[in-house]
Amino acid sequence: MGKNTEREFSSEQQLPTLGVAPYLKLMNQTAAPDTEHNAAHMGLLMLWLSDNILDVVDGDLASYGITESKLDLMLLLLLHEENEGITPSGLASRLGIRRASVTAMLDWLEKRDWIARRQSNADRRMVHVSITEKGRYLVNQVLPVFWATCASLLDGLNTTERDIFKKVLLKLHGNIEKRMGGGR
Amino acid sequence: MGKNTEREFSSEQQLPTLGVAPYLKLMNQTAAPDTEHNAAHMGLLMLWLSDNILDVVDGDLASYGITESKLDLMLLLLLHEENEGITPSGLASRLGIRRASVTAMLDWLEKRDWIARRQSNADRRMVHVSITEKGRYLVNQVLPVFWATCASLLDGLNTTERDIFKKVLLKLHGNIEKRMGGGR
DNA sequence: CTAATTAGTTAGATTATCTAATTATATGAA
DNA sequence: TTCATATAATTAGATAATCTAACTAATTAG
Repeated sequence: MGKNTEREFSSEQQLPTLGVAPYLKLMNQTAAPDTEHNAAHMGLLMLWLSDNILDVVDGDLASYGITESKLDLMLLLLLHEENEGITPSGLASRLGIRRASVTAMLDWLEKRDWIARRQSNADRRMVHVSITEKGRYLVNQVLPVFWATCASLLDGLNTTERDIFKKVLLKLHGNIEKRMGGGR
Repeated sequence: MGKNTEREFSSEQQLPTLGVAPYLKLMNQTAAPDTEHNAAHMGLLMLWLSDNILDVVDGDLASYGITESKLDLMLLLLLHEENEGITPSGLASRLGIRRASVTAMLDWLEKRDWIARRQSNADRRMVHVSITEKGRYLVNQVLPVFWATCASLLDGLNTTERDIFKKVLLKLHGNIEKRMGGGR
């Protein structure tokens, strides 16, 4: 599943760590003339940071045998519980993936008895999906860890930094959701 | 590979967009008492933003038939070119993945004639990996787009916001690299 | 000189995605 | 009313990115 944690290696010929500098040099040689280098530099760091954030979160969830995308789906079920009519189609369009992909995720989650399907009476082509007691139990185990992991991403920032960062973060998040035509 | 772009859907029963509010409510019910809610809120946004950033970047690279991880590997080859001795092991430990996974990536890249392997003379167990002319050409096509995409992640932030964000970003990036025991 | 170690690959698995085809049901138009 | 079309879900089959374990070949160390 996730990336490796252990060291399989020992004495090997490591590639030296270069840091960001050679990437910036390369950028000078290869960026289009109208690309703002400072922004591209920051964007590169954001991309690297994003990779690392997903690794950290998936690493922390791994011990519960669940991934971010599956937890995502379960949270959707939980948060829309009053809404009786959650269907694979609805989940697919919300998660931005195909119905066939949702079928696969639901198979996996159903096998573990974390979600349940039942056929709709109103329209017998449709399936209603819900979280089970066992699924709810799992989510309650996972969430405290999940929130702690989220909070830990900010470790090392002081209060002032957090305050100014929050404004920027809200803006960035809003912008990119607009760009992706999404939103949770 | 990537997520879908197209709409397979039409009239369906959409799940309404709830925004972050119900997640925060859930956090209030499920976070450990020592978890800082403001930090967890920001961390959640960072996680969502990270997902979106990777989607945007992979989307922009997709038209060149390459993914972020493969481009990463090619850039490593390019930046360490003077270093004659780049091996699959070295790449694996640098990329934080297993040697077997690197073998698979190299097979894929070699099939397209973007990288080349040759056996080491000094130690005939070892293989030296290099980028080919064709690979270099591809990278030169891709990079201007890549930098533009990176820069575009900052769209909508004004100069002041960029300046303050840069400080925080450098710190966050440094912290998480320390945490993952990595560094490029 | 043999045993252990190392580098790389192969074989086989899982997860997450996709597209295309299939099945069952529902709807709309002649 | 029936038949063509549309929709929901699943199935079948593919690709990508990862993993572990086993294997082969080469090197090194006791």
